[in-house]
Amino acid sequence: MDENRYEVLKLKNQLCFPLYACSREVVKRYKPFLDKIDLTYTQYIAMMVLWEKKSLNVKELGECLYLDSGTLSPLIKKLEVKGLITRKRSDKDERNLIVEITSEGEKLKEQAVDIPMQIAGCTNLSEEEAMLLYSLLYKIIGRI
Amino acid sequence: MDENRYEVLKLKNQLCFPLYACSREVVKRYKPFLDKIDLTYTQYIAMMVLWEKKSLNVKELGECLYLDSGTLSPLIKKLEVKGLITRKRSDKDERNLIVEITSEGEKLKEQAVDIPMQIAGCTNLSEEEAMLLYSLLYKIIGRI
DNA sequence: TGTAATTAAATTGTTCGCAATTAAATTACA
DNA sequence: TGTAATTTAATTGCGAACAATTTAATTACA
Repeated sequence: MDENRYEVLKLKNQLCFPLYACSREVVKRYKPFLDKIDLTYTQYIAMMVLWEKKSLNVKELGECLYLDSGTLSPLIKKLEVKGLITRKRSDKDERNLIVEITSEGEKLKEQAVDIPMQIAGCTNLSEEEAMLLYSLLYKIIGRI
Repeated sequence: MDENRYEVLKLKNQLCFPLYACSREVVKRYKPFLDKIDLTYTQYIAMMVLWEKKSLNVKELGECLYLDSGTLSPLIKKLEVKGLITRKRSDKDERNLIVEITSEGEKLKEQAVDIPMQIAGCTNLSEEEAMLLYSLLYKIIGRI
């Protein structure tokens, strides 16, 4: 009677699964708001970094977002096509591609500023629970 | 001086971002283990449901995983090619595709049973913290 | 100095993830 | 009963994610 061996393989006993499911569900919640400013979620978080930092290279952006050039290279090109950023090689080290926000990109910030508040109601967590969740997530990320 | 308006747009003030980043990082942790049994993470959680339920249709599988047929249809075909499941239309209602585990699929369970324990050390959370995280995540998922 | 090692970004190829549409089967109900 | 509405999967198209490889530039160091 050691069928209990398999209990660990049940979805309900997994921690990773709700993490994966929850992440996708919350990102989906952003969609109607992001559609209005013609950004995907990944483009949005990339713009968040650029709204704050104005200019950085692909590697630095990747460190902020935990994404590599395989994901970022095509994404950055799409942001350039939209006119939100510029791409140019560094003079000091031509291996580096400098991504810089444009005035058009800066303007988008104004349209995006209300999104966090509109999204806030999407979770039914209290302020304390949200802060707790935040710190637990960063505790895991920090170790990885 | 209301530059504080933009504080909400900083990555560090987002709850969704660490959720998104953490999910991807943890899934990445599964990769070396899942490579050994030739499954992707999504295929793995689909197999988890099948190890438990033996047989269900696409809709039911989708409800378990919060995924739709757009994601599942091609994934199920790949599992069939691997010989882990069979696909057949229901006699009662031909709209339903019944996905059923094969003996080959059952055998894989034996190889997978150690993965959860091997992964367990991937987070540096205590048992209490893990349970807390689990319940916070399901609280969000439940509402959505 | 010249070659080897390293670094940064881009590219390639595969698998999601999902919105929107399509096709086929079933159900509702006028 | 016959048509409309609904339901279920599959398909289409696009944008991530990511491993692995490639290309080009820079750095290390023999």
